Amino acid sequence: MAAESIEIIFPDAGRRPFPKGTTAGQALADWKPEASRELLAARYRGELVDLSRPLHHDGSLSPVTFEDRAGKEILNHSAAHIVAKALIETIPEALPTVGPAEEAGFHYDFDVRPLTPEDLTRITAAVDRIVRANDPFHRVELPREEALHQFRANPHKQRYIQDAPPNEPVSIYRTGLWIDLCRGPHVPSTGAIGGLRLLGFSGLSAEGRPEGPILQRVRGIAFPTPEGLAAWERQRKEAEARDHRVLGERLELFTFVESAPGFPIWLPKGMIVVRELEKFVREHLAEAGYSEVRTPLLFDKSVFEKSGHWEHYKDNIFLVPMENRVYGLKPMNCPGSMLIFGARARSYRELPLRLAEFAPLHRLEASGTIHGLTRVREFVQDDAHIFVTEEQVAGEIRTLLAWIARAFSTFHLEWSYELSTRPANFLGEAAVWDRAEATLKQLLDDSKVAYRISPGEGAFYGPKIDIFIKDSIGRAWQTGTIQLDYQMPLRFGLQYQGPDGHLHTPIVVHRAILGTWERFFGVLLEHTAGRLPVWLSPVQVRLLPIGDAHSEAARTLAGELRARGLRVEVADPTESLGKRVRQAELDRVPYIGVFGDREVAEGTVTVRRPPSKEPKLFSRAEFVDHAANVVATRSFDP
RNA sequence: GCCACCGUAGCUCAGUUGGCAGAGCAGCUGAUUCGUAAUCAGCAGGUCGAGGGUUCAAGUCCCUCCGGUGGCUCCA
Repeated sequence: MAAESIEIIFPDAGRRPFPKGTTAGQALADWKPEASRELLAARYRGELVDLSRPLHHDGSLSPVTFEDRAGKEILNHSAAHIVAKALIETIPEALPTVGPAEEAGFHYDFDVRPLTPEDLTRITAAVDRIVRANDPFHRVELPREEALHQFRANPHKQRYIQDAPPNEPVSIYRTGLWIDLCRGPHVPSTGAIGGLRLLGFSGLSAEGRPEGPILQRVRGIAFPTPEGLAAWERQRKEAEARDHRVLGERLELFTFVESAPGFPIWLPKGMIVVRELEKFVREHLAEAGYSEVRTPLLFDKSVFEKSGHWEHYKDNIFLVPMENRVYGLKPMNCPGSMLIFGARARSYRELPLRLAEFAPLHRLEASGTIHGLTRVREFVQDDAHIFVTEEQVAGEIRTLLAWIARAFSTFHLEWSYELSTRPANFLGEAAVWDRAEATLKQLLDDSKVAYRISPGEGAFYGPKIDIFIKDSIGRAWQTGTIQLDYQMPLRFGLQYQGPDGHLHTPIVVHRAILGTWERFFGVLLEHTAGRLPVWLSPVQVRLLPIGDAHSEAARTLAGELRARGLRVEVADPTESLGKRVRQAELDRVPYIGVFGDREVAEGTVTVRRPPSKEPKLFSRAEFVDHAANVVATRSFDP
């Protein structure tokens, strides 16, 4: 009897004996019967398993629910399989390939003719049927040969089987009559999906092989309950209302025209924001010992041949043939800074030499990739190149990380880092790379901010730290970057004379912090739903006199506010007060001041500060001081 | 660039099986002088993305191109 019993340890450290062969689901239900409805899978001895997995050994067992990251992935992965079953029912000749969970949701790729919206409607109906049928996911393990035979009609699946580790059996899952190759685990049955929404389909580029098969990807997202799906859909709708492309047009910040695709047009109000961002960054540059430079937009292509851009980036450079030469519109500022450094003899006493440049950059981005302000063909970076000795690298990076923390905190944005290390095609010495990577890693550890390591993703000339911020719905966008470069100074033959009297080659730190005004502002606009901090708002105060009798007093107050540097408008009473308040709200004016008999008599102003609907009464002097102070300190909320 | 879809007034959208291009908001004019998210009336506004084709007749059907959207690839 004792030989046929195993001991299971639960997360609360409780130990219970079970007969050998008890399933994970049974054991967990015995442990906490009230929570068994939420169970999707289990973690057994550290491994994710199906609830139907029989347990044969002593060990730890914990529940996996939708609250866990793993549980979300399992549910979405199972949903992907259901979509595959539904698609095969709709289009029997389709060949399924892979269907993983994504960060939010899932996709499944098919080798199939191009899909149509009607297909999607039919697949959705089939998904509903499959979920209602509540078919269990049965796991079966097969020898490789048998699996290869089972999937003989699908060359993609055959390839996955051949690529799998040769010593392990291959697992397949049966759902009704449908069988799919899968490592698992899965939810117990199709009915565990409470809500599933298909998010569309798209063709995938055949990598490197234009004539190769193009797969069709179906994307979706799944939840254990219909309420979960409904909540997600509400959030998504709200996110769509925050789309910076829509807000930007409505608030008259920027626009686009058909004749200049991917080239933003900054309207007067948007330009105010850009100027404020520049002012913010330039204040820091002055404190931190930078010099600002400006180098040509056009360079003869020989400059890009020297910098390496011609070899690595030619397809993205706009070319301008002139006389008998070919010029390129610069895609980055670095070549110009290299030329400045190399223009005369340099001493170690000049280092670190910090050259900032906010020049318009042009990159010929593929037409299918441009997107609002977040992916454009012309933009301006808060860019700088710092020429340093190897000993100075750590100090410069530390200063940059501190500035990043201050800058992003000012905008109430949370940021994260990604450290990209030596790629396969790296240039230079491995030992130098190792030292540089170790330095960057140590500095990131010290910064106490989350970071990921992206092995092999560094530039060919050096490792880099990229900065990411997330918009309100959790999409990550790369903004800034800090790149160590050992190669470009060599290519330009840059040297400085050291204290030893010898010539040395400097290292260059390429760095942008907010990244580009365009992308940064696009994300900020979505993050704030258009409610920019006061110091960035194109119109900071709008005064609404109740009647013509109050207009003059309002204009006097506007003058007092302008004298303190504030951007103020007076909306005279040609429309009702309610309408003017509404308009000011829609225009995202942070301070809406109402002016009537009472305010004129008492020397006050009633201020509405959205999103609060509670008006606040200020004395006029108080309000002027308050608003001027909020702007001067770049406060976010008040 | 690749796959699919979309393109009607400044914006959001209607427009039946091919048969006289519409509404709301915004704009302009006039009236209204108002206490916190839409006062009333009138007027004006269009080469239906562009070009070609089918047809007695095309916003509607077909082709090509341009632009946009969602993905893919790439990227700040």
